Amino acid sequence: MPAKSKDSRPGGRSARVRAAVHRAVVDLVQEAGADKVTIPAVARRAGVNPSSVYRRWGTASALLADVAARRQDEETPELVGDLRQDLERVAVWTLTDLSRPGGVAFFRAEVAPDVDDRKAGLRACLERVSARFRAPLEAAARRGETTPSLERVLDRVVAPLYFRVVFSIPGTDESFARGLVAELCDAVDAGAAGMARGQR
Amino acid sequence: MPAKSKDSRPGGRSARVRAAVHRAVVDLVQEAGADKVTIPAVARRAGVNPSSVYRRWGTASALLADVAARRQDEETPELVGDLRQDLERVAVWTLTDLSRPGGVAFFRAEVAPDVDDRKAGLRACLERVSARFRAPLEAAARRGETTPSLERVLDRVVAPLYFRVVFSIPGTDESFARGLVAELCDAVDAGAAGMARGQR
DNA sequence: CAGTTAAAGCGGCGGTCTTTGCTTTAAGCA
DNA sequence: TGCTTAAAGCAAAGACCGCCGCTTTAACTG
Repeated sequence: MPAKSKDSRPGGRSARVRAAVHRAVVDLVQEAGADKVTIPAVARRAGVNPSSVYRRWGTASALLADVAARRQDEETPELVGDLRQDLERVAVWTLTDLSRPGGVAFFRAEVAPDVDDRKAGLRACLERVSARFRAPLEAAARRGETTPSLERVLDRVVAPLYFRVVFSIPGTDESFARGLVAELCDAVDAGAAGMARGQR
Repeated sequence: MPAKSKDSRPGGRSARVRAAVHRAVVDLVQEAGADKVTIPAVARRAGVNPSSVYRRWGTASALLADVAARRQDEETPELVGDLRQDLERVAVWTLTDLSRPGGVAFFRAEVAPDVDDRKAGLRACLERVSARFRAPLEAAARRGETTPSLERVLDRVVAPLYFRVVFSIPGTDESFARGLVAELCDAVDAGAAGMARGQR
């Protein structure tokens, strides 16, 4: 008896179909935009029968969300051990991921309000972004450093990045992302220094 | 001959139909979400023939955009003459507008990438938001005060508000909006004071 | 008040998406 | 190597959307 309890038959054909469909989705998104990603179109492109896609994913939004989820779990920048550097890396990585063709489309697809609970996609998307930033923050906290809260990072770094990419505001590049992190860290350092002076 | 050159017959029935359609769109958006706003659905709800809506607006996106545009032009907070207070008012107003049922849906609809130029909706949406904040900034600049740039306001105030509302992060209320403005203004004041000290 | 004519209403056509029951294929396992 | 069965393929039926030609209504004008 196999150890796996679910995904009872993931090997061979199923895996092949899943891969083909995922590749087709990525291609279609960055060729025609997320709103053109319809199940028949994906199926045609993947050389797969539409009903197979319907049975497995149900809706186009769910499919997009699935692809987006796998996409972000693939590569992650490793941490150096310096809070500012690590935050910069994650910020730049976030921006890069968001900027590549179709990146915003995936974001929008996950945010689309027709999946299940109408909040599940949002939660998942936010959680994935948060996790990236939580790692360096917690590492620094374990080292005893003063760190900004996660919410603060979201407000000061992530939100501006997303906002600017969505509205395609010019000048939103890596150095800008690093600047956001630097500003935040400087504010924290100044605050910590002020506290230290005040308590002395 | 009437003075109006276009909108050659806006009175009576046309106006009535337009009002009914707009109301139906608002209702549908906050009941079923923007993706359920289809022209037949709107027409049914408004008690209007679908072809009338097709002829007038063409696509569901255009209709959404039209409604969103009118919606924001209705009421605007008047300015007091104090930069911080004015920014706070606009920020709170922005948050309120975004938070009411369907507010985010309209945002998402305008951002959707299937209208015309694929950027027109974005431009319009950003421009409307920017205009709100530009007014108090320019007024303050005319008074000779030191003001943050519009981009800075977008990064530090607008982006967090949108981000938090989209992801429905708890604790995003009026006092939070005011706090964002206060932080930004404090930073500007501190910077100005520092400059003044440094140049003395 | 009567004529003009935008604009709304109506019916139907074509196309795409979605669903569903049934058949076929090929992993996983003894 | 065969058996079992999950999953893919297939095809037909249904639903809905978007569009278009024609008819009807009712604002504007003189």
